[in-house]
Amino acid sequence: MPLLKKNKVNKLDLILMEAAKLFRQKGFGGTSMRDLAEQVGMEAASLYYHIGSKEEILEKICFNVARTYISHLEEIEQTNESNLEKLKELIRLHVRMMITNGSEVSVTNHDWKYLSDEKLSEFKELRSFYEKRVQSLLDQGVNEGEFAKVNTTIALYTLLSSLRWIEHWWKPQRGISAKELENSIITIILNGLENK
Amino acid sequence: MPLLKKNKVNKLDLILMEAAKLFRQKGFGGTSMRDLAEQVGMEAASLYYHIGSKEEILEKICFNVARTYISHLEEIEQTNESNLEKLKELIRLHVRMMITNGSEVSVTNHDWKYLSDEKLSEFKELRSFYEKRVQSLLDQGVNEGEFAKVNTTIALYTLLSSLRWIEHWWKPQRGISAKELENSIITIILNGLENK
DNA sequence: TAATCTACCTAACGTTTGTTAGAAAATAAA
DNA sequence: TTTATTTTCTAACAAACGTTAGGTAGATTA
Repeated sequence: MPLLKKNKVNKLDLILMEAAKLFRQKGFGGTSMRDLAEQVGMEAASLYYHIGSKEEILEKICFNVARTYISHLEEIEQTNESNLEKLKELIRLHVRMMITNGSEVSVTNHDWKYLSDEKLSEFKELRSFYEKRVQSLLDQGVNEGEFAKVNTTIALYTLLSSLRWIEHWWKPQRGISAKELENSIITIILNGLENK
Repeated sequence: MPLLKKNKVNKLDLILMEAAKLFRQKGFGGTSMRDLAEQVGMEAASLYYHIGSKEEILEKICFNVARTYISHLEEIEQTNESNLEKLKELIRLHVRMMITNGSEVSVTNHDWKYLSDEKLSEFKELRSFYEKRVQSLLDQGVNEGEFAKVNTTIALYTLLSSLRWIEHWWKPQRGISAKELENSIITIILNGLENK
């Protein structure tokens, strides 16, 4: 009985994984259920034994990613570190998410707009919740003199956006480790590009 | 005779403009030719008097944007300014492009993957050409001591990516001018977030 | 062994898709 | 006003789409 359930979950996970890879490559609109079925190794109709609809796949991917980011952010918030240290940890979180769940994160970043109206607004709420929390981290840091006096809205988006490119570029083969990458990015974001 | 040609060009431009808006909102795959036709004010079939295919629309948008970026980059390269000043000008270019051609830039950033194989590799070449030039600007700046000693590949993508969020956020109503935005971003990227 | 359940299959459905053919309307040229 | 040209229309195409219905092989349970 428990084994069966596990089997079922595994197939579903496989479908979600392959879907994320395909959506990333060809986009949600550019990927058909028949494409996905071929990748998973079954017929398109058989997918519907595991999932309810194509959009449900996108939903699961996007909300999984969103929830993961939020729960990790909350962990960071609850430590007793300085705001500077919290920011560094946040950057590490984003780098690691990109490296370990690149496809899912990429799909979430690009294809969330294909969610149905209801799920779309729910997703936007989650994202805006996350952004507000990060911004208040920046606000606190500025108020306590740890961060430079910048417009924290602009800083927020510059920060979050600067962490997105990794998916387009990072490959395990490039000889640069996750640690190296994290540290380089932290240095660039905290110290800036100018030499002084 | 010249008036006719102008009329034709204008309709085509209108189609490209409305297409960019729709693709940005709903994605290339999520926008049908009938959607576009409605927005332009004609029947779907009538679009084909002006354009050859749906993909040709995407093509025109993406390559227009790519060419514009490249030609402006070349202008910047040919000035006698310092590397630091060139970098600032590049940031201003990106901010302005986002503000004045937000839809087109957004579509180019997100939907280039829907280009046909042939055009896709052509587009990737243009993009990689652009990136190489920007990286060599960073390399020169590092070598001449203007920029901090950073990994210029990482810096390149962090930079370019940090300039992308504007499309998601900036609206003329927000009370923040393009100039203000440019200056804030320049400060953040050059000086970093940390206070020292 | 018989009954049940799981995980897939084939076949097909109604839509929507991008696109074409050819006629009709609007505009410009003679 | 007639003729030619430009632009848009209606109607329809084949293909691809997401999805459903119903059947079947194999494993599990009774």
